[in-house]
Amino acid sequence: MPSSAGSRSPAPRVSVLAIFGPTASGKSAVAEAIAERIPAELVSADSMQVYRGLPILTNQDARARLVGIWPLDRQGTVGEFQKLAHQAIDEIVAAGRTAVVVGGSGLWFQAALTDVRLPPDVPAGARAHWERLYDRRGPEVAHGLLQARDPRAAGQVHPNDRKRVVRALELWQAGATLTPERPRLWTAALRLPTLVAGLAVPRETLATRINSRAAAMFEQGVEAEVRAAGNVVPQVIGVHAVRELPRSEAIAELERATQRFAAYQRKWMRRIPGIVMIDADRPVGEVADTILEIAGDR
RNA sequence: GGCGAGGUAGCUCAGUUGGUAGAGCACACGGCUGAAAACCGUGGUGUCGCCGGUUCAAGUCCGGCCCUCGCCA
Repeated sequence: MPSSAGSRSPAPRVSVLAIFGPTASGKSAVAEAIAERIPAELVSADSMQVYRGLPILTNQDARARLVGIWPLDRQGTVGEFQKLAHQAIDEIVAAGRTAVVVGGSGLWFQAALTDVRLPPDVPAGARAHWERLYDRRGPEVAHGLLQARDPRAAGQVHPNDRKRVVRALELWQAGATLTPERPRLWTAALRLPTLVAGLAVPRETLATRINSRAAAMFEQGVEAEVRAAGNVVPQVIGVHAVRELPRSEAIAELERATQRFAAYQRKWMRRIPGIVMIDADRPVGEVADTILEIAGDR
């Protein structure tokens, strides 16, 4: 999309432009358009694009930082990512440019923008120990144990939520807690002057785009990509479908799963504090201009 | 046209000796501070193909019709 000839792009007063939106809302394109207008660099806040090896399936934007930095057979964490994201953002800002953070994954997006303090490391093997306990003695016993150790955490985690019961127990053992009194995920202060923009696209438009994107992935060769990926550790949407199902069924499944994910992202988007919703159902250049206008006023 | 199988939730199907319909997935809403495209909780959304019969009571039994699939003509 060509930018309108006379569009002014006032220098944003904020250091960070953060853009959140569901899959196929045009996040990357808008971010690129912003980078064409002002001195800026892109930082991805996406829990799947960090991995190398599935660029088509995860829709990677190779021009953003923190994309494709980890091998697929490694299990990365938000904590690791948070450090890298803060580093990247600080570097960009120190160089006099605007950091454009693009997400993605709600938790990762928040981690990149705020100082929400993620819990400390836990000893190796702790998780396996508590998982064994959970599996052998059952959810009620494990949760009861947590109730005795860390009642506040127990009060917020359902016994059936194996991941969180185990997580809470391993954190208790490490002298920490799953549920600190503050700062909370949704109230943690932003690290830097930031404009958080949410891209709003009508449901139907999004659905249409997602479906055509799914079909396009096959033309671009997702099947070969997934085959070459081997045993994938992160649970990327569509890996199973592409690998196991005949093409037409795989496309249908991929569409369904991506629609579901987009709804999930939309839910996250609504709860991000201070987010400014932008109508993104128009040419990317205009969307970029709008975001810059608002940023210039801050 | 004949024979066989089948028509129950958006989809795939379960439904005992007749007792007012249920499971997975999907969907909706919600939770979630180091797996987050993950994980967890709550919710059944229905002319049981149609019409009639038997019965206190029919998704279930009987008759007719319609539709789908397969085999044979």
